[in-house]
Amino acid sequence: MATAAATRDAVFKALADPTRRALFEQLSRAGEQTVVVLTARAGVSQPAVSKHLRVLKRARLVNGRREGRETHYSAQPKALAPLMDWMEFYGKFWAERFDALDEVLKEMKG
Amino acid sequence: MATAAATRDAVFKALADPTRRALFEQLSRAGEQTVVVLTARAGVSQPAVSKHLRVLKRARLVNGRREGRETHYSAQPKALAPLMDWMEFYGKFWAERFDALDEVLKEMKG
DNA sequence: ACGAAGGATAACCATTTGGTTATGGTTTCG
DNA sequence: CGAAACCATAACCAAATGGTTATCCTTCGT
Repeated sequence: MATAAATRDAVFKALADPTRRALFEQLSRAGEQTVVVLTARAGVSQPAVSKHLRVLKRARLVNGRREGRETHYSAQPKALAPLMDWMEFYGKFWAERFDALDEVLKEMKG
Repeated sequence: MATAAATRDAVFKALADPTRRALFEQLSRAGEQTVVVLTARAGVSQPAVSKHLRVLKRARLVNGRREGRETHYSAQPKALAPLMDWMEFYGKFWAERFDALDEVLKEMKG
């Protein structure tokens, strides 16, 4: 089984590449798309698109639905959850610190 | 000026490496730390840590405060904002979760 | 049946990346 | 002053990455 940390790492790495991010964005905005359609917008070759989709798939960010000779890919935003959890966690330290700062400021004013 | 997209890319790339993420996490949890202290936990050499800190700094995720011969680094969670914005946009579904994140964001921006 | 389309895989290549050791520049301490 | 501590930079290296072209398999249309 994939540990939480391993999954998080896969998602971070998958989204680190701008071409991959663009693919995910395109699928998020436009819904299901075939590889040819994605390739038309991607600015790289079809094999490159297929490789990127493979990486995104391993991170569960996209899903491929085979239909005849074409494969329809779709975004799986659920897979962003590990990132959100991570940011929520490390963003909270920040918020707490702000709260602390607020209190200090109030003390000063009072 | 750095475009929003370039900044976002820098942040994504900076956080894609687990060692770098660990450094950011450490600084988030424990507050300011010197390079020697960070190196002790990092599991890689001091020059490696310095290089990672440089990358994090370019993404504005950390800040270095020079004090005599030592440099104290601190996390700058504000720099997570581009990621949060991106995820908010592309992960709309997760509304409930984002409510929590939005609060954090507002705290951060205030 | 056959040619063309869709898409995955293979083989290959250049560049980037993450690490190392060595070294250099300041600052602190005895 | 001289040695040691802190950290950044340089030089180097192996491995990973992102791209390409070539090819194979399956499926559709005629």
